Amino acid sequence: MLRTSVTIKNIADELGISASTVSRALHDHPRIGKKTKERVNELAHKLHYVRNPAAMLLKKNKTMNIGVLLPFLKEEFFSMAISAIEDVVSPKNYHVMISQSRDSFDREKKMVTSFLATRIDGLIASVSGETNHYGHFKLLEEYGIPVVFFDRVPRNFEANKVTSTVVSGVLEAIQFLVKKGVKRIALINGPGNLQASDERLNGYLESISKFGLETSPAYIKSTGLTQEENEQRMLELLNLEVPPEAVLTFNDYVALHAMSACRAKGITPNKDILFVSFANLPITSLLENPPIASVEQFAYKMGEKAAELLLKSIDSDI
Amino acid sequence: MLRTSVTIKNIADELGISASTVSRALHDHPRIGKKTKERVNELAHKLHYVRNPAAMLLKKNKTMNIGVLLPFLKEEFFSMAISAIEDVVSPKNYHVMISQSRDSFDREKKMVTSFLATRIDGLIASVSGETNHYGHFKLLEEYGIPVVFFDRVPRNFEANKVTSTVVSGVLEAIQFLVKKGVKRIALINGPGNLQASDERLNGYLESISKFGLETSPAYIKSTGLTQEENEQRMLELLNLEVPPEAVLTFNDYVALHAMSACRAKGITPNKDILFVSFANLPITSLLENPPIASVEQFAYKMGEKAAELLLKSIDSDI
DNA sequence: AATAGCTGTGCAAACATTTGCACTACTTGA
DNA sequence: TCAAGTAGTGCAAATGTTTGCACAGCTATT
Repeated sequence: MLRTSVTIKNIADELGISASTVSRALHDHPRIGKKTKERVNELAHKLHYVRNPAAMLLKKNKTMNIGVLLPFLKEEFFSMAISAIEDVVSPKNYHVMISQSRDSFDREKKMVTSFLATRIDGLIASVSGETNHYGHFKLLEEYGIPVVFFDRVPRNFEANKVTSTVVSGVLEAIQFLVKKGVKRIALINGPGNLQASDERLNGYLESISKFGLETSPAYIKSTGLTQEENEQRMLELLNLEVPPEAVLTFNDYVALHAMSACRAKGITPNKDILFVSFANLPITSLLENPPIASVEQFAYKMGEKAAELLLKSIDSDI
Repeated sequence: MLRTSVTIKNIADELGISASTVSRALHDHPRIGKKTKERVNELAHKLHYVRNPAAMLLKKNKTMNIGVLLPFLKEEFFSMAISAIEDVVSPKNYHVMISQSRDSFDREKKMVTSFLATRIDGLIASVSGETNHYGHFKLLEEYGIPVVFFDRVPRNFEANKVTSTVVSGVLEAIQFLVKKGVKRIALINGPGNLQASDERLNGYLESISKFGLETSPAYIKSTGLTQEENEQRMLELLNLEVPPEAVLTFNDYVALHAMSACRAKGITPNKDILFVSFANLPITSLLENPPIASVEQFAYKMGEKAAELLLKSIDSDI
């Protein structure tokens, strides 16, 4: 038998009072008598009353939904961040709506439009590897929907951003390599549109000069983050006349693919050539020869911070 | 400057016609003149009109949101399934709301309640490793919200279910091992509440008798799917007087953890002891010695099928 | 010329909730 | 006894959209 949902009016009728009194009682309005409140709350609970989100949205323009837009769910970094966002947001009765851009600019734009259509209260986004302009995000903000970027944040775009402090992490990681006697370190960086790529490059260049290492333009690669391209870049490094002794990669996925490319050439990664990478995915620790060092990116912490920032923006918007 | 959202009335006023005509024009109602329809559609497009979901929910009781509830986002099997669900559902203008049970029954129940509060139009669920009764799902169906279970489907509960045809897969995988001369095969199975565990056990037992292999109760383990427990079960197998030559694991994650446990004991997985597992995660192929065989679970296909089934249920519900 | 049928449009109610305003029935102070 | 204040409640409007009903104006049939 189909149970039809309980409305405020049902409660009001049953109790012989008006709908407005019930509404006020449920909101703990000071002008409602204690006894009335008790009767209302008791019956509401008994009937499993849940307030209809549509009516509320209509009145208050709040959906209690927040959107999360990121490249790939399957990357552990992002799924950890989502867990953090859920944990921050659900105690406040917000719900999380997730979409993947799959690193495509067109898809990202489509997803933002679709978020606009469902009227989310705010968005947490990590932009795609292709994204170079931000009109779609701007549109959201014009509609009063706050946006917080995290991890992959755009350059040249004024907005709330949460990033990790990569530069000092890179310095530390490279110092670690230097202590091991490594001299020639290459970089397989991410695409140029990401601030994260800038940070990694800055950290790399700073370290090179600080420790007096040698480098060359051929040691600095940039990948679009697909498996093919990641492997290709690594092969290019291996085919150099003087290949590097260690490689700093944009993240653990790039490292995994690069290591795969090494193995295909009969080179044992992290023995014949050392890898240092970002993100520290739990899963890489299951490898036989895991990357020799990893710059923590604190996925959970970053997600947490982004969510808190967003909630604050939402509240201040009222 | 804050852009306020465009309503049907705005369009009506601008065009000097009534709101009902605009509404009907947007729905391609046969009684509306062709010229009017054109004028309305043109202006609506120009003003970026999007219909207010709240008002629609109020009238039609549809949110155009479907919920997805699963144990862990970070498991690639599930994130692939989500991609499939997105792909099926978004062309029909549905949105996906994802929640993780994190393999906790309490959390699962909480998430279902919360889905009920936001009024999703349907739910796709893969139950937690702890779930033994299904009152919360039943509640949804009482409210007319259809539920489709996939992969980890409950036993003893009448419902729409999408599972993989595991049994024949197991037979094939074990035949592969038998051809390699393996005689002693153990099973690290999932928790007893999952139908998937039954299927794997059935496949295992059938194979054993079909190929005339030896087994013993000590060769059949069951894990709660945490990393600790997975490793523990493997250690128990390794400590047997006559340890198995191969292990069939519940899924690739169990395999990874079990392999980790082997390495800690100085045993090289997939050389000294063979692994066969389910799910075929792309990431396992990046291992140095990947599992020797894997029973495909077609995450994408299953997600697709579940989504199609759900959409059908939603439509038939009207 | 009257009737019927069609096309194109508008009115108003309904959906569930919130909230400003108003009202009643008290109590209190003068 | 009356004015003023207060506690407790109800009325009705408003939110954006959909839809049954009604109606005007036209054409075609008798």
